[in-house]
Amino acid sequence: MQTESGASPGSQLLPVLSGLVDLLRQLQGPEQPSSVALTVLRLLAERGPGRVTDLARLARVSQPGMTQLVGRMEKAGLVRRVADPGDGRAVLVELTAAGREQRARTFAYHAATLDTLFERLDPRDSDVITQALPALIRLVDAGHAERPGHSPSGGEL
Amino acid sequence: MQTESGASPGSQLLPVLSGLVDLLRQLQGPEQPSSVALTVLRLLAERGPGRVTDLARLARVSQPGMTQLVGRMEKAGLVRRVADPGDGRAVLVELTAAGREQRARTFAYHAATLDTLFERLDPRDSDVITQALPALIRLVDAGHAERPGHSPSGGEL
DNA sequence: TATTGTTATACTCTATAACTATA
DNA sequence: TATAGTTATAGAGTATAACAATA
Repeated sequence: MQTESGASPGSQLLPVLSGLVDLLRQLQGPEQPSSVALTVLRLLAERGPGRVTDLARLARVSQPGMTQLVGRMEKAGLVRRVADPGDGRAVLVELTAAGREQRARTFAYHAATLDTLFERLDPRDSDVITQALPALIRLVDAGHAERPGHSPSGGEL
Repeated sequence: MQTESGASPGSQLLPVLSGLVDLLRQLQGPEQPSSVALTVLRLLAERGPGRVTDLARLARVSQPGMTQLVGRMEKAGLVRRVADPGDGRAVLVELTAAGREQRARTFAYHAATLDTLFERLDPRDSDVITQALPALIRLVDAGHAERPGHSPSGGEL
């Protein structure tokens, strides 16, 4: 794998990102939640209960698609729906204990897999990557800022 | 978005990766090839013609799944099947001109999207990320090395 | 009227099992 | 026998359109 050094930052980062995505594709683990389901588990764990509409927007799927996914996750015991006290139209989706546990197990499994890769790396490479993480986080946040009506550190979910 | 500084490298990188994956999910572009199809385009562009079996392994899908995907891509005019001169059982999949062009367009679109994010970033952050790319590439290669029977810089595809 | 959510329906994608052909 | 690929079939996942209920 190689990148051209004279190219734009985006075109240099892209193949690396593609490689990392492929890498994550193999990190399925025992329970195999889908990519979007994993995102929902993460959003609910990080931000607390949220509306179907907000989850759909943040996970970049349609509203009916999110309704259906929440239905499957509810059936699997990972989330529950509760009425929104302030808005009779809305539903709040929240993690169950089982959902929180599955999220923790999957996170731990993926992190452990990545750790085995880091062990094979020159410690200087590990350091360079670790030092770049805050900048990468800000890059991701810059992507969030692109979406109108969404504040990066979130209040609406 | 935030990570704990005392945690393992893997558990620090993981949420960042998740964010980047979410970011890529939005980068669909006009032609919307699926994630696996995009991987196949990339593999064929980077490595040249390859067998169905090898593509299936590298893209982490089943062999019949890859047969079906190649069939759809062939129908769309993106790839063609040619007989493997050295092995009567095998088929070599190769990009058509149209496939190469779509791959280039998608790559350019994604890279441009990432570039707009970099423009919003502090130049120091951009530099730190750029400097970490070679280390990240080696991390991805470490993931490839995990697969028995596959040499990172590839000869069999 | 606009918004939240669901239901109905169809399509894409992918997997497992069974099969054919070649090594 | 083992390997490369395909076909058959079924299931998961997701989208668009149409609908119901509340703001």
